[in-house]
Amino acid sequence: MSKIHLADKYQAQEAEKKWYQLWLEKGLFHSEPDDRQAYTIVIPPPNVTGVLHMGHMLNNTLQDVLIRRARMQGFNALWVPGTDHASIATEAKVVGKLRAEGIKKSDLSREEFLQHCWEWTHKHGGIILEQLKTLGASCDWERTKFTMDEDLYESVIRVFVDLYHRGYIYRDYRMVNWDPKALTALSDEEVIYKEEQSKLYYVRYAVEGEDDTYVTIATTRPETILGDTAVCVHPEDERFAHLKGKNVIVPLVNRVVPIIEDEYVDMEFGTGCLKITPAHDENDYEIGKKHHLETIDILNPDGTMSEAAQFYVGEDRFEVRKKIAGDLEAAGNLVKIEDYTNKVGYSERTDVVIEPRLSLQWFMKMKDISKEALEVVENDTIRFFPKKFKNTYRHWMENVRDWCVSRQLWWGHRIPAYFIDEERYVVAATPEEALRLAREKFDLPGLQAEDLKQDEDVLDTWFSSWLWPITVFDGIRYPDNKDIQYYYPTDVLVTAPEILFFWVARMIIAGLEYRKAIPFKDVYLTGIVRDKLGRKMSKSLGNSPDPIELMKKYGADGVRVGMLLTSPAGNDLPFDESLCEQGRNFSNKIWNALRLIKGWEIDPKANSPEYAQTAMRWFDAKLQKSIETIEDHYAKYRISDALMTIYRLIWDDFSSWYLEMIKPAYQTPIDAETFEQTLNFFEQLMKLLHPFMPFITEEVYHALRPREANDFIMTSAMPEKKTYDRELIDTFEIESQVINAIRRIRKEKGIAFKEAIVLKVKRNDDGKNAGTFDSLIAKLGNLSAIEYVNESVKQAAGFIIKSTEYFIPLNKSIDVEQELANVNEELKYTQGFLNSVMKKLNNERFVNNAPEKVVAMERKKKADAEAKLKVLEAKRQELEKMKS
RNA sequence: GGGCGAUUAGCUCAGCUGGUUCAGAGCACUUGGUUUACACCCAAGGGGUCACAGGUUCGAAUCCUGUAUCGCCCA
Repeated sequence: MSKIHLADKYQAQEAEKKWYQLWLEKGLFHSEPDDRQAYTIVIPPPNVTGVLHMGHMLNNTLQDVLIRRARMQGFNALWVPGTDHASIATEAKVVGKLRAEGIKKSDLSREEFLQHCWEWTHKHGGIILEQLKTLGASCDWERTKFTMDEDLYESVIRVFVDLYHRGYIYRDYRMVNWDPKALTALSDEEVIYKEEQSKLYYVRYAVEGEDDTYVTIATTRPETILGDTAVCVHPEDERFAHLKGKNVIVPLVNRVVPIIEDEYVDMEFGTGCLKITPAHDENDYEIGKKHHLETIDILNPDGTMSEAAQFYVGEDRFEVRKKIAGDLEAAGNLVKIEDYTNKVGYSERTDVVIEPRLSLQWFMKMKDISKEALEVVENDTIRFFPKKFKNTYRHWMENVRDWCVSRQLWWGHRIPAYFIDEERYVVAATPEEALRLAREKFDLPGLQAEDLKQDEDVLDTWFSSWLWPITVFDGIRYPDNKDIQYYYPTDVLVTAPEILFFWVARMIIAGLEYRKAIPFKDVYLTGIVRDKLGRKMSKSLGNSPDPIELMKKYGADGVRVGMLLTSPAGNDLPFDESLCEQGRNFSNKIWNALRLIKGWEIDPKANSPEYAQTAMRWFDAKLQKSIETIEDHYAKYRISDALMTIYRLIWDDFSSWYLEMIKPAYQTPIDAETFEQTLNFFEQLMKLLHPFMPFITEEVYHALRPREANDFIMTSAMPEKKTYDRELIDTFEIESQVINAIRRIRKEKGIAFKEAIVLKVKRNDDGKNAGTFDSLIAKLGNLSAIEYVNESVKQAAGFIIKSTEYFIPLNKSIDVEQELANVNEELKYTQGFLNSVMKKLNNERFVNNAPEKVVAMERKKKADAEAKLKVLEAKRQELEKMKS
């Protein structure tokens, strides 16, 4: 084999570009149904508005690791990529962009506006997916989907229509979180509560028909006084007993409203007297319903005061808050103002204060339909990693609330409800069908298409993503098609715990409802990527490194390793660039192992020396044991641990131990047998590592041997575990201590490695594998000889391992005092150890109750310690003699 | 206020069904190093009362109770 030139540092950039291109060209990411078993992952579709951030990096690296491993294990592996149309976020972006161009959304028709949205999507929608290619993501790009693709769109509409006709969808007034800027309702999850310094206004209301009698209420939102329809006290509150059944007069508007009683009131808070504004507070709305109060909506959708408020009409709610305090004071009704800290809800998208608002929305009944979705998680049909999220899931599913599925937006799946007027409407997949239905339902045979007006609103984005694992395979429209039959259920979903409810749970519900089968078997929940200060990485904080820059600096492989080194499932990942640096250094370590091996001359005729044979036997055992460990880690989704196992196997066992063991002397060739086996080992290591570091492993795979045109590591077979010699590993654990001790003594006594030394061994027992590693000890310790002796060696530095004594003869005299001190310390430690063992063995209850295995172990510890004590004691006496 | 979870080395975290070298890993740290693969490296080393207090057990980092601190979710 001809030697190839290898740069002395690994050049990640070039290799990564080259291999990704080749993989693509060869179609290695593509999957079609065949006889093999499928292994499927669908990507959590990133927003079309977004750019790649560290959260995507973590999430997608994990998916790539899992899919690459499955592929190498012989599964027909498919990773479906795609993007999400993200109604609110995208519409906000497009509106912002248009505004910058001087165009108002309200000046455009729906069609014109959607045209702009599509343009935006075509321009930005693919950015993240393109960036994922840099990371090495092995997605089947031929299957890329978008939640607004025609087939997915149609599926979403069909599901809505179906659910409606089965009675799951209804319209109702509901207090929603209203975003007055985006002019849309938000889900609770899209509201961010921030702690704020605000004010508590104490306002007095005159009691009707009595002079100088007032009740005082406390409120943070005095402008809502204009919508008050009652004042409420606790039924057991003595302070207000005399007011029962009376009315009060709301200031400014002079509305007469009743004093009602309800246990909801907290007697301790404020004045113990609560104003009730059913139109503008969730709890007040509930109380209002209970006590049949009038509901007066004093706000317009954009947050200005409505006609119903009578005062300040058309002015902004925050302006009014300032003004009304003054006006109340002028009227003599403002008692005092206190500083107060409370939590205020903000829109996640537009960052304006949320307004609780009554509005007519579409809802989906969740209670019945979610029962089975809870069961499949409870009985581990679907497994969560880590398990603790089962509790969170249960808590939510047991208290599930109806899902508000409508959004006052244009960009999205338009609600397929067709109205004749406010009251009369039909729900149908197409206008034609709607017309047919409407004629029938309302007995209007003359009804024309233009008499029907489709609902202006679109569906919540999650109402399309909850079908994602089905719609990417077109399983709603064609439930029996080959793809859905083959790839569904998918194997694992990798996502963030934050969306456990509004995405994961709903996908489970949809899967059970529309496929009669779970959408995925396992759910791996990642943590949040945080910076060193523990803050969530975000664009607004500017604390997130640019992933593309990171990959330039450390290589995609390096960054992948960096992401995974400290990211156990479900725990936050405190990100630090030094982790990527560690990843890059690891690449270089591998590269240099390759350079070493490729630098050797090969002697085809030579036989492998004894030390090399031992080394090969040992490393093979070590490799098999690691494979076993790695498989166990994968089975439990301990991805970091699997990586760390390979990392240490390559760095410590292969590079630091094995290669040093077999390394031929300077300028001498290596025998072909050892060389071949070493290539073998290296190749297997690369395969095990491939899911984590796809690029360098492919590069090394091709540098190791000449390959056929279609031979790639990414589609090669993952090594499977074989039986191995456990005892050999254990023996080396002990024998390697001898090498460590020799190195330590060299350092202590200032003996350079170049200087060969003699090791004398006084064996005090017959170890089973005694001597197996002698040739290796000699090589790695640079020993000119290992001699077995029966007597202690004078004038030598010594150490004891188990109960065997080792001596390194020195030409100068040894420090007897120092040696004695060392021996005494070891004696003390061993004696203490023996005592603790004896304490157990002398305890009858231990001997009787503990399992036989445990007791036997203690007996062995006892025997070992006693043997060692004997040796130490003899040595001590010897040293004592030398002293005198 | 309710729920969930965490607290182990300077940092980030493993530690599974209580029992081997159960107190571990990586990084960081200290000391030494031109042994021609690698200083993006090699070798050797130091470092923890497992948050605290009780309890169960022959035996507790591990199970139970309480306390403290922190985080997340919900109201």
